[in-house]
Amino acid sequence: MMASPIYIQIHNEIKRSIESGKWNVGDRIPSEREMSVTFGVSRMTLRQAIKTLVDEGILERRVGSGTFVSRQKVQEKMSSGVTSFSELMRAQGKEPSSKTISYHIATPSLSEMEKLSLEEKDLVLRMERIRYADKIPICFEIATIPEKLVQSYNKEEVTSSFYHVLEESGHIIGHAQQTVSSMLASEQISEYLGIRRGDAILRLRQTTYLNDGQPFEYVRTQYVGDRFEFYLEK
Amino acid sequence: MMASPIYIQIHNEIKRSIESGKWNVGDRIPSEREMSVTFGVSRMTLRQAIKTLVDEGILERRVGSGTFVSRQKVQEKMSSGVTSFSELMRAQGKEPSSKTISYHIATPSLSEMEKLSLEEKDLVLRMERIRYADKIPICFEIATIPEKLVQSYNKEEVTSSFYHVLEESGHIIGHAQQTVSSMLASEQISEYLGIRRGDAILRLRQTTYLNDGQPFEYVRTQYVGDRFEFYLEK
DNA sequence: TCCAAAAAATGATATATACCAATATACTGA
DNA sequence: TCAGTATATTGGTATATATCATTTTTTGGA
Repeated sequence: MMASPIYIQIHNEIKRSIESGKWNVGDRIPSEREMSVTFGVSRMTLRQAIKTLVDEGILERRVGSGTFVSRQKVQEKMSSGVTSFSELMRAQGKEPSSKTISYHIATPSLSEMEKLSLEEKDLVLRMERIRYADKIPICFEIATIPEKLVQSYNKEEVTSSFYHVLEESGHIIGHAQQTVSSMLASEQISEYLGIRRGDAILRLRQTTYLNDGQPFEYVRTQYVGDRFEFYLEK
Repeated sequence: MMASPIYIQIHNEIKRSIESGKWNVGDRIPSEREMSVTFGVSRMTLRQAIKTLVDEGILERRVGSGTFVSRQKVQEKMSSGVTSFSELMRAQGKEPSSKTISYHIATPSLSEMEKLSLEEKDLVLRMERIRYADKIPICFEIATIPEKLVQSYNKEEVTSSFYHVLEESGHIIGHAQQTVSSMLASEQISEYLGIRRGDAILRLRQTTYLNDGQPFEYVRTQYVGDRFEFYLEK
């Protein structure tokens, strides 16, 4: 049987290493120079093999840093109804978790007043959270809720299953409005999400309403561009 | 202004030769060895330039024979047609326009085969366009359609009201699947859209199906992050 | 201990050369 | 004139080396 070109053999070898778990998602693989020695080929031949893996989306290269095993993006189905982050992650076989950065009562900003139909004298609960899938940071979220809606609940109830407790107390969750846009990661966001300043961010702003038309939550979320995408069926 | 890599400059030069009519569809272009002398570069550098043109579907290589201009000439400006993008812009009081970068028949890429349920031997029509609102570039779009679906129509019909002519010939347009993600602008995209390399891009990929479940269009669009957002109601 | 600069490591670009496999062309003899 | 063979041309694969740009790590001084 005729041998494949060396660069294709190396392509397959690297792929097997990834599939077998020798390298995992996010891992940096050995440098081109190292691997060319390991495989006993020229660096150009090794580069050609890696390029085909990059073209397939299996690897990604970062100038000056190295070559990494690509992550498969977390996906949110946008055509489904209002879904919590936790449900979304579990539906994709990932373990959701979150870390609360801040949780406090405050006066609403202009945009919060606008989105939640509030006045200056009203108070809001503002929660800042980092959300993870399988311990990898996926997004940073600021959720704002009119304070009067959370008065009857403690922090634990609000942070873990607020929609649920709302429904249990007789409220009916209605529709939501969203905008999706892109931006670059700020210094602060990059620290929270374990990325670099200037990386691509997918930003979601959503206002959710009760069935009676009253807005009850305004959420601003920044997703890591490399790790997240929205999926929509029309 | 910083010079591009030599292989990209040569890429552009060869593209201009084709667009200007120096070489036409089906013509064999000078050999790699000849062109490396002409451009005064190494054959490997010349090969890299040609590879990017092959990847774009503009050239095709045949071992032992040469490198040929792919079917159907890259063409120039077209007047904009009525599209959903146009309706969207007008609804917001903006003047829509577009510029066709390329329009040609090619063999499908792996992702195009996957999305459109095609085989290697099938052909596709691939259109690249920049779209503007009030003369400001908003997005760069690549639409791919199975060639057999456009055989009966001319370029004007396809670019201006393809959905309409499809419907008039008895097809029923069904559903669509979209993914929305974010990324950073590449060198090429930043030139097209008048932004800087590394700026935030909102990327949309959509596969549209006929009512019988057959995919008939696969579109990839990159929107300038600063100038575009999606709005959805759930 | 911290910060800035230097050094090292990384992928990217480029050159030069050689050989291989497929195809096209030229040449020679019947 | 045609068929077979030899030669030339073509793209493909591969090696070796150098330099550049970007990022990370190390080092040394404050």
